[in-house]
Amino acid sequence: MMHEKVRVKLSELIGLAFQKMGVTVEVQSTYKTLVEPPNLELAHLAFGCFIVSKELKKSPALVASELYQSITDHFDLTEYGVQSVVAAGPYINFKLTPAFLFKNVVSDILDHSYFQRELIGPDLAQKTMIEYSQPNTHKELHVGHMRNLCLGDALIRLMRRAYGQEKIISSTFPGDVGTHVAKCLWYIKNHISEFEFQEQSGSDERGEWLGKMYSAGNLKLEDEASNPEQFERNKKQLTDILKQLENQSGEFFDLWKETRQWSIDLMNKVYLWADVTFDRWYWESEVDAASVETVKKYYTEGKLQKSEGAIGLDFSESNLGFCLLLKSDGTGLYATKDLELARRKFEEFKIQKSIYVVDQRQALHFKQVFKTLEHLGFEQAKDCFHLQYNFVELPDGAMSSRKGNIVPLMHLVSSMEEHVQHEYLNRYEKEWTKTEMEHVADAVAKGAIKYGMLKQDTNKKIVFDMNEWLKLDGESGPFIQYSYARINSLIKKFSYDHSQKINGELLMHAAEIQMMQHLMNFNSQILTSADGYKPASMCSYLYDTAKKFNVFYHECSIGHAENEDLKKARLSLAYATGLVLKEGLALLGIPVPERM
RNA sequence: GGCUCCGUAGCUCAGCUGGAUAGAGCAUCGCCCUUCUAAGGCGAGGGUCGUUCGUUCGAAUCGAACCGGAGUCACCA
Repeated sequence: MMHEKVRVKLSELIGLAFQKMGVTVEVQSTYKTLVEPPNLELAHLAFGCFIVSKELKKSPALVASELYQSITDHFDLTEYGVQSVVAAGPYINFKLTPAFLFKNVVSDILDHSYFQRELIGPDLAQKTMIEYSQPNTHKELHVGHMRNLCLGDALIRLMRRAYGQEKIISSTFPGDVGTHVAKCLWYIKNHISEFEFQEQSGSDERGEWLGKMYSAGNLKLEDEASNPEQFERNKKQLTDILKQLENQSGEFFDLWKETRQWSIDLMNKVYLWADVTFDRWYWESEVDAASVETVKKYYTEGKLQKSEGAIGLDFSESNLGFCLLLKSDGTGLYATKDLELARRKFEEFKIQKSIYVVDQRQALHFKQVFKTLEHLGFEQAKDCFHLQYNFVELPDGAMSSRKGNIVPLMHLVSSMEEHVQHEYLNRYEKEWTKTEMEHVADAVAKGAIKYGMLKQDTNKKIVFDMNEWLKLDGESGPFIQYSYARINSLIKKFSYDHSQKINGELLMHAAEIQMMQHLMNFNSQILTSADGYKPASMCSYLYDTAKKFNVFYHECSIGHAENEDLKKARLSLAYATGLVLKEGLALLGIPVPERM
């Protein structure tokens, strides 16, 4: 959809100019072909004549020069906001008047109408569910989980803005059953005293403690596995625990209920911190039993195959191997649950599209599940998409219980906040209240973590190096937040007046033009990021915005502007930039501090 | 071996629905705080875009093959 006024106006001009030449060109294709030149000395927007040249069977440069003639012969350029037009090889280079840019970009940002423009027609937007954050209860919650959380949340926000609030549904699928739970409970029962357990149950760190118990259990079981006698005994105990959980009775079921809640409390703490909410929580325990029944039903209907005593589907012809849905002992697997879950999502929410934000190791799993859905006749299968991302590693390699290098997430957050307070905010110690210090430290830590998790493309590894991330310079969330805070203090210092009339044509400095031209692209950027599932590209855009603002800030003094009108105009441009930064960061789930 | 992802500056990465001289950050070196917050700005050095072939008027971008790295390949999640 064509939402950018400047491009629409130029597209009209080009379309009419072609018409004078006896050539019909769709406005939409012109709109899409209007590109930004390598530098603003050349043009503000350029039209490349490649596509038309193909149709006309003329060289692009010839088409360009003819189009140039048509434009200059027949049209009053000022009516289209064009300051100058030049034919440069295959390109038509347009420079726009500052007044035109100001009116169609900055003014609309200032009155917020820019942020409300419809980007995609509601008829074109599909009802979509995005599932993200699948943490396990009874396990550690660490930085690794942040990548998924930040990615999913940013995607939700971007897509809601792009396609409409009501079209996008968020869901989560925590794993509250399975062997990891059994291992944790096993360890508590065998190696933790009743006294210590009671003590922990009153602690606000009990969620984290549970994670430690899982790790300890895992290590203990690994160690004891070398002894056949112990191995058999442990295996039997674990089976007993799982049986109790399945039958929903017994001491382990009671222990599970109690400790499960501890983990959920921790998840909620993290989600509250991250400002993440889910429309629907799907529990693994909720679909577990039902998924087995569903698969059995499909099997009796003859839709599934039996192989080596197990039930599933053979996709080896499409190089996807065998999708196992029922083990030979009659129990289900991960794919079994995901199949049932997908079915429920389709029915419960009537979604047309289903996105799974899950780590890239599950690529084959999801291909199999989607293929199975297709095989079972679910139309939505073709619009199921696995958004895969690469791991988060630490400088010394992967996170592991054995290495003991797992830092609980909320501990990490606290130490980042502390660092921000002591290293950066200490200069305001006398000026600010304690509450404001904490509030800003909270925002900056969020900016550092979330931006850091999002700025890199999903299929690249992220190395989380605490010391590097704390530097907060260069391309970082805090850099952008800092730019915002400076804008905000300019606004206060020079008492920006919302109702004043601005003379946009005064903004003719290269840095000012560049700023306006860049702000123009914000909405297009939202669409690009949402369509491509790429919060990272929004990150670069905002970083670019902040950098361009810094150039403007250094080159075009507001306080020392030559006259009052110019000062007002510059101030309004700064204000508009601040609004875009704030709005853009919000789409990534990152808050802005009013000062820092 | 099959499949998936990655390979761009010393390091970490943008750019990839083909188009104007390949861009950032970090690191290194040089300038700019009596001037709107130096968490900043300006400048310098640094690249056979893994290799080869192909498609095209035009390839970092598309296709094929190969090389190098990571992940994954039925009773774990």
